[in-house]
Amino acid sequence: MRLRTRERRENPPVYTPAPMQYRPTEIEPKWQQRWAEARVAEIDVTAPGDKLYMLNMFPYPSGDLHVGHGRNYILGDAVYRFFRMQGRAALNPMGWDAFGLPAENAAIKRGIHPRGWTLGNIERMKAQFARWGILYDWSKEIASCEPEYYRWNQWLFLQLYKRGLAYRGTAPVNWCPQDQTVLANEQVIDGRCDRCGALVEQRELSQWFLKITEYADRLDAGLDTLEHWPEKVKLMQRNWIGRSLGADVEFQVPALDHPIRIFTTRPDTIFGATFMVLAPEHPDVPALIENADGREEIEAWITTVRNQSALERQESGKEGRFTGKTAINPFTNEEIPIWLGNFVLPQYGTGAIMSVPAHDQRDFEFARQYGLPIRIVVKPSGGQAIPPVPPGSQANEGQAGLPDLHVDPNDMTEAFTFKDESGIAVNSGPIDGLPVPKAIEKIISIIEERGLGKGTVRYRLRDWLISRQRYWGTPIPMLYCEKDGLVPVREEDLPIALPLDVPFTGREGNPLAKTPEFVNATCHQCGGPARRETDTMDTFVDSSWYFLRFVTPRNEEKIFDSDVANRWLPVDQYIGGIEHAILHLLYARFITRTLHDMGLIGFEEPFTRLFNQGVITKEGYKDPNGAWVSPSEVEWRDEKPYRGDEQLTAEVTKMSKSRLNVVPPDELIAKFGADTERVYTLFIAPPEKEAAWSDEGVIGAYRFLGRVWHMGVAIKDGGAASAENKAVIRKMHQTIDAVTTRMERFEFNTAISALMEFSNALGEAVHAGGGAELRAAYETLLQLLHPFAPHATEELWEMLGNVGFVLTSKWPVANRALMQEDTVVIAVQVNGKLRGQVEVPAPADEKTVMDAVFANDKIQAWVTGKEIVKKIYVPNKLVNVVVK
RNA sequence: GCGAAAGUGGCGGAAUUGGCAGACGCGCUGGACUUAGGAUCCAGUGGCCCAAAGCCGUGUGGGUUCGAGUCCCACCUUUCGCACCA
Repeated sequence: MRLRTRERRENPPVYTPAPMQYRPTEIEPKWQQRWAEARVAEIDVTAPGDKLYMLNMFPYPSGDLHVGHGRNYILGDAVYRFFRMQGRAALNPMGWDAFGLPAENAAIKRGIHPRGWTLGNIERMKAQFARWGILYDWSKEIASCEPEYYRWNQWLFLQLYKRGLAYRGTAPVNWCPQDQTVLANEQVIDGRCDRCGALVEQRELSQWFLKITEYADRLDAGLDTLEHWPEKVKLMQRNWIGRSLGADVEFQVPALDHPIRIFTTRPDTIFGATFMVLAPEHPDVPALIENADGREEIEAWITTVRNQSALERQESGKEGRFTGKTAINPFTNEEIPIWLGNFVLPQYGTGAIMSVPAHDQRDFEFARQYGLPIRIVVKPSGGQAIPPVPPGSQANEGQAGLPDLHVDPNDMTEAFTFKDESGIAVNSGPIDGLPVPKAIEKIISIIEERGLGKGTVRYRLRDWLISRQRYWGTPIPMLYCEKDGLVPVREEDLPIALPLDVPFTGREGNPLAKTPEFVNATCHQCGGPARRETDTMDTFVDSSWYFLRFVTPRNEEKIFDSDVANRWLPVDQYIGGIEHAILHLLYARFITRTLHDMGLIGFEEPFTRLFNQGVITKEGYKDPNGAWVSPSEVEWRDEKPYRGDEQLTAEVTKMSKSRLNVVPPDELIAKFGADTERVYTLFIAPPEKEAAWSDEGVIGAYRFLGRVWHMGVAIKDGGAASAENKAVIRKMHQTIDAVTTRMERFEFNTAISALMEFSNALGEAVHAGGGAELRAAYETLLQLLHPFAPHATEELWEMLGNVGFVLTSKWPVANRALMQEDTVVIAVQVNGKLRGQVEVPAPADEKTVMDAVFANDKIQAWVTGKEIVKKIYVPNKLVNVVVK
């Protein structure tokens, strides 16, 4: 901390420019080459050591990387280098999530084979990683599009099929008309395809699913064990799984020979259930409307609703039709009408609900719209007015503010949805007077006693649809035999190779289906003709277990070696974008559990620590038509962007090619070097936060490295040793401590600022004539700086005559005793206002401090003649005197 | 609508448990070195004030406390996630 009153320097030291200039572009390639030749990041997974598995989410090889992508990898590399210097046996592999739609689209558009396109991109990205100075263990590289990898995808599928966890089912699925494929629920955002943005249609199709719902409870419960995951991600997963406690209850239906089962989370309100609503898709609907009035109109309406996309269905508001039939409320024994409603979802619960309009907003709206009865069965416990009753109505004029429950429910403007102790059951027979949670408990036990149903847990999560009608993916290893039906491929027949010679004609379906050599097969059971499954797997299958493959990437016998996997996994530190909070991370947790249940691994959670870096944003420019404009065309007039006479709008958004706001790293590296980009990227903002790229801000990082460089030259040529500079040594230990803690906490921005402070202090000492005695402090600075600026620190390290890489040296350890200041500055307040400071020798006990405070003239002046009420002492910080 | 996070100089952002607000950097201002320029060096930089002293300052309004950016209540704003899940 710094004193408010700054010391004025009589003669500010004049900085003599160093004779050597900092030229990063001349040294960086040299070091990159040396690291590659020495294979510094290659690790023997069988060698003993304090293991640490670091992993950046493997990227889709889309081609060129910009500085926004760089943040993710630079961050990981800094952490990796830090852990290595601390002596950890750190594994830091990299691979490619190489299957996927863009490759296929490139093939259709530009006539390049997806494989060639993909491999070319991989080469470009690898070269970019090298130019950033990033160290990966390339001996463990994997690409999911290679048969050596995807055969294990197929093997995994067969194991899941064997266990009933992979199945073919017909269900209403999300169909993207643009990409001509089905999508998982997780890939539909606001009713649109998350890849191309086209409106998703509902289609009834036969598809392959993985039974993730069977693991819903374990995936939910497991979140509690993930102490080192961001709360936000855990919450998103929890909401996605959507665990709800409630009850299934059967309502007798006189018109049918069986009851209808509903699911409710509020069984306590069953006395207020005045009607029932079924999804139009409910299986009992045809029987119920068979002889209903206006049956044809109802059927036409059902057809309309079923053909609507989820979005259209919601936007059309609440609509329903009366079936003409009734059900019996098992508690009131009343006959209640059975309606069909577009707001009831067929996929959730039983596709049927009991409607309690007084206590559920959706039911309330529906009841209002169709004039259905509303009955209040919950009242507020505290006697407070019920907000939904309009002011001035009789309900608000009850005694002591207690609502009059006999008021006409038609006065209500919305439902009362009290869910906790603030709600009390009324008009509800055996549960009258109980607060809601107790009422739920009791009514469930009554429901179970009377055989009406049972308490149940329901999940929002639905099975994972993995088949895709696209070419560039893992073929699903199944056969359709004319005689034996669905036959799984034998394990010894794997891999089912993706044929490379297929027609890419455009949008007319999957090229695989048009490749007879692939489709036509022989059934290994009967020897007869069979047709091969032409659907390929969702690429999220590839990425749901790749982290296990990295430890034994060339194993040809097994998906991975269990012993090695059990030693290295779970991944200690996983790094990637928040966009995978649900999809990838949920699937990986699911597949890890299935592998655990197969006895292949001894853990259930794949990633111990998770870190989500924020995106990099930059200003982009839009013309009046909303098209993005290249920054090179933008002219500024009156601080407003123009292109010619057209005024443009500036918008700060995520860096992306389509928005024309990317900063290519190569230009930046050519000008300032990779170390500057690395330092700036990590200094710009806390790494989990969104950060705005500033071309001007980069200079600060460059100047900092330049100063460190020049200081190194000065120290190398420095004079004879003089007395130790105690202040510098103290600052050094404080910096070691600060940087170490901040690295562990991923607070890179403040770690770098601590290094800048140290460098500034060291710089002053050097220019004040210090020399050799500052060398130790300077070398420590190089070590601490190494994770951020590896090239410059290596060069300087060598320039000072040190042997070996900085990387092979040990991370410094702070000497706490030397961190202490000689004197402690105590702030003195009178009545909470700062009135001065006193300096006392460290360590300062209370008496010494108090004596010094009251010996101080200035403080005396504030206190004299006043009655001292209280003296507050905060060790090593301040004294506050309270006077009257 | 429900859920979560966050509001600090011109800007990005600092500030263990409440204890000297604005570290570090950008920008800006002045100076140095330069034929010149700067992505070089030095100094200054929250506001009011010529300056000092002093006063005011962490979205708004209250509260707790000797003391609040930090804790409590209400409100406003922004961002993100979910979105008829019964």
